[in-house]
Amino acid sequence: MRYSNATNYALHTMVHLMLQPERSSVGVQELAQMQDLSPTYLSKILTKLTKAGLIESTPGAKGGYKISRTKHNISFLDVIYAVEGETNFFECSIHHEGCLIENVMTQAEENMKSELKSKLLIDIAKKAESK
Amino acid sequence: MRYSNATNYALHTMVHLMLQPERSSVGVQELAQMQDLSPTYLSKILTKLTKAGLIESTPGAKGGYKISRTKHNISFLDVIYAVEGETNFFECSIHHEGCLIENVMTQAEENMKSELKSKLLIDIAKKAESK
DNA sequence: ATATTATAGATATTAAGAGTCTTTAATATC
DNA sequence: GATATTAAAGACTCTTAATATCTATAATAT
Ligand code: SF4
Ligand code: SF4
Repeated sequence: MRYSNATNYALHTMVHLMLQPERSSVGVQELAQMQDLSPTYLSKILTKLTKAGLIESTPGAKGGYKISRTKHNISFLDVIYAVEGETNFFECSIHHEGCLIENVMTQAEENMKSELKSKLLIDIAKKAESK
Repeated sequence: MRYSNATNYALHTMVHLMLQPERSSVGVQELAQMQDLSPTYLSKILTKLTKAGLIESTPGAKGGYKISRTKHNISFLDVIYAVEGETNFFECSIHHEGCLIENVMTQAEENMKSELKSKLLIDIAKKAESK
């Protein structure tokens, strides 16, 4: 079980956007070059982030992407959910009432996700900047 | 990101084997039928569990599988590792020194895995039995 | 009007998971 | 020893999801 590369790209992009001066947009060209990616592929990922309301996009000349003005305190989990969807790690098609196996798996997953929810991009970005 | 079906099958099989009387083997035929699976496919999963030392197999008539006599206190994590390998959820090919993104992802993963390590099959099996 | 940039859709490629079939080796029973 | 039973291993197919590219369209600044 592995997170997709798309999640990796999304996290890097978000941290980078966090470090931009207020109100300035960055184009997909630059974001892709930074990570050695094809712009069209990264574009698909950025569209997901946009639809999730984590970033804003402006088309046209001098356009690009910037962190959403309305959505503050973006967590790692927000980014992952935007890219991968909110599916559970463990899913059983049967769902017996009070299933003990599911209970364990779900609890473990919660432990992971609560950690990812508590970590904010802005904190990571600031730490990275101060290095 | 989802755990494979194989992990699901393995967990069910292990719980079932936990509930068998001491020293009695169960054949793949029965284990597969129980879960509505093809025996040959389940067989591949069981071989992984055997190689990981979680169960023991005996070929031939009256053979089959039983919980390992040497490996006690088998955890959920043991089963998952046996089936899926011990790969990390998040892997970056670059590995910058002291990477902050990796730090967060790894910590979250640890939180999940420590939970899975603390949950033992025997406890789940006994609870399920007493229902 | 023109250049720039995001969005969307179609399509191709790759990798992994899921599953089957067949052969071989080991064991118990008679 | 012969036969039936069962696990292990290898080759193979099928399906799905991730990865990626290409093209056309829509929106925006200059
Ligand atoms: S016991 Fe739980 S995991 Fe297993 S089939 Fe029932 S609901 Fe699904
Ligand atoms: S910052 Fe971390 S995750 Fe990103 S490329 Fe460097 S090591 Fe990899």
